[in-house]
Amino acid sequence: MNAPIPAQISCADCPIRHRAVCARCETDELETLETIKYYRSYEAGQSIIWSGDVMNFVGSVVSGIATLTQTMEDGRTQMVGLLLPSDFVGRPGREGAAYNVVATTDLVMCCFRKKPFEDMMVRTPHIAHRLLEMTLDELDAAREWMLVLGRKTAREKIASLLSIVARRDASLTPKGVVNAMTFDLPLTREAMADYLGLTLETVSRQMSALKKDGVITLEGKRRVTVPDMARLLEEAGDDSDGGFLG
Amino acid sequence: MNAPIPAQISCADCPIRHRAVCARCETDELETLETIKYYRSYEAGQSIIWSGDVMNFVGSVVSGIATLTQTMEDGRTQMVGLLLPSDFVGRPGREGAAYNVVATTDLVMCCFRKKPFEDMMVRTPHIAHRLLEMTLDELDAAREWMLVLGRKTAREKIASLLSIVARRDASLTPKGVVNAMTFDLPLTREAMADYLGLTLETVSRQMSALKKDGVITLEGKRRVTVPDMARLLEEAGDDSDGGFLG
DNA sequence: AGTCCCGTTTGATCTGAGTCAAAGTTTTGT
DNA sequence: ACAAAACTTTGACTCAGATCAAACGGGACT
Repeated sequence: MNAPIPAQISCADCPIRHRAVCARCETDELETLETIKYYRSYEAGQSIIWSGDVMNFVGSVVSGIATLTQTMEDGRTQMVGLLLPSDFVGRPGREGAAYNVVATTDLVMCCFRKKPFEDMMVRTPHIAHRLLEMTLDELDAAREWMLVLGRKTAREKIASLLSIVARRDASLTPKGVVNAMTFDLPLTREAMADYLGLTLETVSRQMSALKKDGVITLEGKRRVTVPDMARLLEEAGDDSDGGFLG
Repeated sequence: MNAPIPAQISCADCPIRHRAVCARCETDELETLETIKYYRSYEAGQSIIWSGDVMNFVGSVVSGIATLTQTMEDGRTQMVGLLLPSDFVGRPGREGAAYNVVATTDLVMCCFRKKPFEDMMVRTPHIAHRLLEMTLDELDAAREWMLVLGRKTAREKIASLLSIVARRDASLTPKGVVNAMTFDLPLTREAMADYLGLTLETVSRQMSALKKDGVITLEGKRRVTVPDMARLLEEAGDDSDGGFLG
């Protein structure tokens, strides 16, 4: 039921320690964190948390990809977040989960039992502070996505999603300013549709259109090459540089 | 240029003190807050902050209503937040503003110069903790709104907006569980459209349809009566009670 | 009282994305 | 290697909401 945990995981891989919560702290609280942390792995497609469940841990993604979704009774679903390595999961101070969390690829999470983590938050302001910063980032991302969902055309939505995945991918393997890049789309057409508020048919059509127009090229269904990032950002209706430049 | 500040404002009215940040603290830091706080008022239609501006204050709404919006170069705009009395504005630890903030009615804000506020945050964990809680609430609200924007029909969107305004209104003047209620819509049809990712014509048509079907009644254009709140929530496609019950 | 302005309503038509359906492609399992 | 399952593409048609356009109402100011 629980997928095997890769042997090569070590403390150095733990994004909680190195990126998410403790980016700036050096000492004691890290030792405490080590004592309450554990790893957990999931297989592609496996549900991690159901909306409304009591959540007894917080944590962050070590490897793989998970999605946050909300669902209506009649089955309409909207993805409200995409969790990539180093992203944080959990709501310190909250009882239940507000969304479904599903692993879309094989996934390893670094978890902390919630109560001890909250206790530590109270004692170590750095962690609370860092968590606030991360939550503000998520809020910005959610609000940026509201513009995408409310006002962009299907083609602009696809371009926006591609540029976000590209940005995240670039930041994980930094190599300076880039014009062209290749990455793997970690989502099925259906998951893309759920993220963008479209149907999977429309996603497929727009992907084909972007390919025909030379904005992207595809190897197989998932591997995407963007020959000209500025062009993609323009297609996304986004005049900002999307974090690629400056 | 700056609208006059109502004479009756007093510390007791300050939502920062009483609701937003210090709901649970009783002593010293309140005194400190008093020394760095000031009031500022705006007229209906006045812009409070432009996206990208350097923001040198944080604060919260005392009275009136403001909106957070994002705009594309071609003028398409999406409202990403509605600020009602007691809501917090600002991004501790961030330089610039990410959105436009506009007063849609005459408005009074309780402000704190940003640097001293941040210094105090470092010293008083209560405030950082409370701010994290508030930010998590905003994140939940933003993500709930993503479902509205991405997956709901025009009629469901209108019903969702009405139920949110009704809920907020009810929580400001608490009187227990209610089935029927009347409130003022603080938004023009255009602002509603910007919130919902619709055009103002569609908003108007759906308001008329909801009226014809007896879901709401209108006095003038703005005063709305909901005879049966459960019916409205059902129209919103929301099986949760929206905070009205339980 | 009149008229100007702003927000709103209503009507007619158009269109982008949804729906329904079928065929093609990749992955998985035996 | 083959068959089954899962995912993707493409086509034909439909429809919810956008667009374009005109008229309506109510307050503010002569």
